[in-house]
Amino acid sequence: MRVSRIQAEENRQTVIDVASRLFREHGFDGIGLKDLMKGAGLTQGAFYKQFQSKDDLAAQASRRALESAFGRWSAAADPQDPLGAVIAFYLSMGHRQERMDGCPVVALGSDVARQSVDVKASFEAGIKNYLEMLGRWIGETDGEDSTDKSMAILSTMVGALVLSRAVNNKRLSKRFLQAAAKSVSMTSSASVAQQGSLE
Amino acid sequence: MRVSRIQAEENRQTVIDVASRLFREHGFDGIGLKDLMKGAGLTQGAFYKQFQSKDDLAAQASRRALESAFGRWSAAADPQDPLGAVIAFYLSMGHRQERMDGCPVVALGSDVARQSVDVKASFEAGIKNYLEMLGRWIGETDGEDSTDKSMAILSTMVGALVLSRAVNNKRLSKRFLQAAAKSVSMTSSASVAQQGSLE
DNA sequence: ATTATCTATAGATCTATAGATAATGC
DNA sequence: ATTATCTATAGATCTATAGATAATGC
Repeated sequence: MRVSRIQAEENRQTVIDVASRLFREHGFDGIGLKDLMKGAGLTQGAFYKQFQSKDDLAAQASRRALESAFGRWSAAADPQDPLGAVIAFYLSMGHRQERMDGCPVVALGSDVARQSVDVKASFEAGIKNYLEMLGRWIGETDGEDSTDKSMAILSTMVGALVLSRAVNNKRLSKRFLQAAAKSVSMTSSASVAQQGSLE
Repeated sequence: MRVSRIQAEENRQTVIDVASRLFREHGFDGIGLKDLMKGAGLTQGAFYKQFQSKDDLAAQASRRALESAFGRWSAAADPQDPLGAVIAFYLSMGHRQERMDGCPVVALGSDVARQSVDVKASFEAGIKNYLEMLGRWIGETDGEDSTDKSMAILSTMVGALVLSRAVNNKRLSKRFLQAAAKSVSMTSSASVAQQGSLE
């Protein structure tokens, strides 16, 4: 029944991967250790040789989820119009539907407020990465308050998706995403728009 | 042990009130019927004469929470500058800290995606009220896309608070709220600002 | 007679631990 | 000899139900 160290480490990583998806799907309180381990092809008994507690896994799975989300942003970012490309997939009905692989801030944001310092630290690190990336895409025009803009844009994107998932009406869901896309485009090019209106 | 119909109805309302606050504090899955009923001064056994299921209570408590939040918006809205007044209390560190009495979309938004149609219906109705109110405050200038603006503003406000609660760093929390306030002000007066830049 | 609430309990599930097992690593 | 995983279990908690109780409402 024992397994090599390498295999054991691989199992650990699998558990974290699986948890990062299942927590997003069911919430931190919505799934138990038994099902988390089963998702990785293991039994519950193996859990505490790999993790200190459920909260410990929550913190590591959160970190993994945010890293994965960051990777998707990087992959989607078209060099020509990176922000536009990210908006196109983030503020889409497809993203609204795929909770398990979608943005962890949307899927777990409300819950994180109730979680441990460690879980919040995972989210904080991931959120800072989002902001840095956004800042690189929009910041070059005016410099000074590009962080403020990045924060506002991220807020709008996260909020729109949360709201979009909180209502039954699909049309309303879609409108939230479209309205946010429009607003984010305007915010990101605010100084350009003002220059434009001076012509 | 029996109680008059009037008292029973009063108890029912108390349970809904208490649940609307305790769900916001602990999440739908984070608190059990025993503690919810204890909060209303009753025992668990009385629950199923008043509600069909925990989900039934969740839907009613959600409705109540959103009504209460709407009331706070109305109360805060200064006739001179209603949006400014609401922004001032909504995007504040005070609101960030008071999960139990704060906006239910922020406190439960991520969880709602996983809840029943009934819970979502409660949220949808409340969200529509928010939008209507915002539309009245900002819509008169350009009319046409005032709903889009309201949606973008609500998204930014909700997202900023979710993000603000998801990080440990208080300074970062505050910056999210401030950046959102700035952005919302600009969005709400977008046409005015463009006119201004033409002078 | 009806019924709102109580105590008690069923049956499931939760986190965490204990001890057995069988393969690894020295 | 060590240890990663397994089965089994402790003890708590969860939702929901059953039956008793005592006051209301007719």
